[in-house]
Amino acid sequence: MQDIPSRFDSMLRKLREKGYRITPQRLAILKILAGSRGHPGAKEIHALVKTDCPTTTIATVYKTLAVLKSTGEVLELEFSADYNRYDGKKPGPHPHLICIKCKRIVDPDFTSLAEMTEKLASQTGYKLISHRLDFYGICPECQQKGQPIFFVHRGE
Amino acid sequence: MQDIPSRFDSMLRKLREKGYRITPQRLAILKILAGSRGHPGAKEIHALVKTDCPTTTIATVYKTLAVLKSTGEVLELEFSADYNRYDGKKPGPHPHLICIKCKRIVDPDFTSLAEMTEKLASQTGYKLISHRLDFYGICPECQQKGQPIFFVHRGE
DNA sequence: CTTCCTGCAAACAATTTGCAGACAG
DNA sequence: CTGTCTGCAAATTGTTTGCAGGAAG
Repeated sequence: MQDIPSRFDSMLRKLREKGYRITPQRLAILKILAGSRGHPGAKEIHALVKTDCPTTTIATVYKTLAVLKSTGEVLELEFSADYNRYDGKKPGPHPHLICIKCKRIVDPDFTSLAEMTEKLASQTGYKLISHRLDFYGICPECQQKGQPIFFVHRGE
Repeated sequence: MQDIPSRFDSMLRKLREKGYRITPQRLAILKILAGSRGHPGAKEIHALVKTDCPTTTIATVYKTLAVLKSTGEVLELEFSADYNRYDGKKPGPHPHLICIKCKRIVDPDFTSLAEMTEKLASQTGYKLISHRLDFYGICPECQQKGQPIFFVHRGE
């Protein structure tokens, strides 16, 4: 895992590369994301960013997060029940250990799944209850045809 | 994996056990969930249920899904971007293979994670891009104290 | 200068909720 | 009969969007 300054620099470099403009708001958001050890939600990021750049609005936070997601510089953890959480330090996919009571999210370190669950429990002291393991990819049909064979509708 | 009639019966039995009332709406919803091979969303379930029990509303679908979640008879896959998907056939946690284009969700079968990804790709023909692996449990602090040490706020 | 970005407020959509009447047991 | 469930409509909430003015390059 990169340290804070290098994560910040990577993100900044990526934005420049892609031709995005560097604004005070974006710098403040990058700083928070590069430095956050937890997995903050948009509102939490917004609150932290405002101490640095008080004019920043939550809309700008979301817009910047969208940019960073598209460049692969932030990992979004989707939760429909609560709110989404973001990881700017380790933007690649990796396992998470989520407490269903306090909602804290930590990154455990280990290697393979079979041993995983047991090691996790003993190493972290969590009482494991469930897990979620999703693979994302392009199905064979969608690789062939240009268009998805199955649409997900939003709206009636 | 249980077959359709036995899944239906398990769910029904569980509802009776817990003292929930058996209504035509609930029967129709159970029937759909026990028979669905895909991973339908609430709206899709609602549409299917209405052919059986036309008065059923989406609110009732959600309420019944909440009951079934609480009894562990349905698995909810959370997606904040699209909508949640439900699995009544295999309510325990298990891996999913999700096409990011057409949004279809299928259940791959395999054993351990290291081999997993490779096997998955070759066996299913998917082009794997990312994955999500989350463990859910109670953190040590929350096991000790009665109250969560860290709250997730809804609302300002 | 031109184009992209911000802030604001309104829009959106999935899900939840309150309540009065209906019905399972 | 009684307490739970349904249907309806309104509320909730995280996230997104349109737009006019502002600033990066």
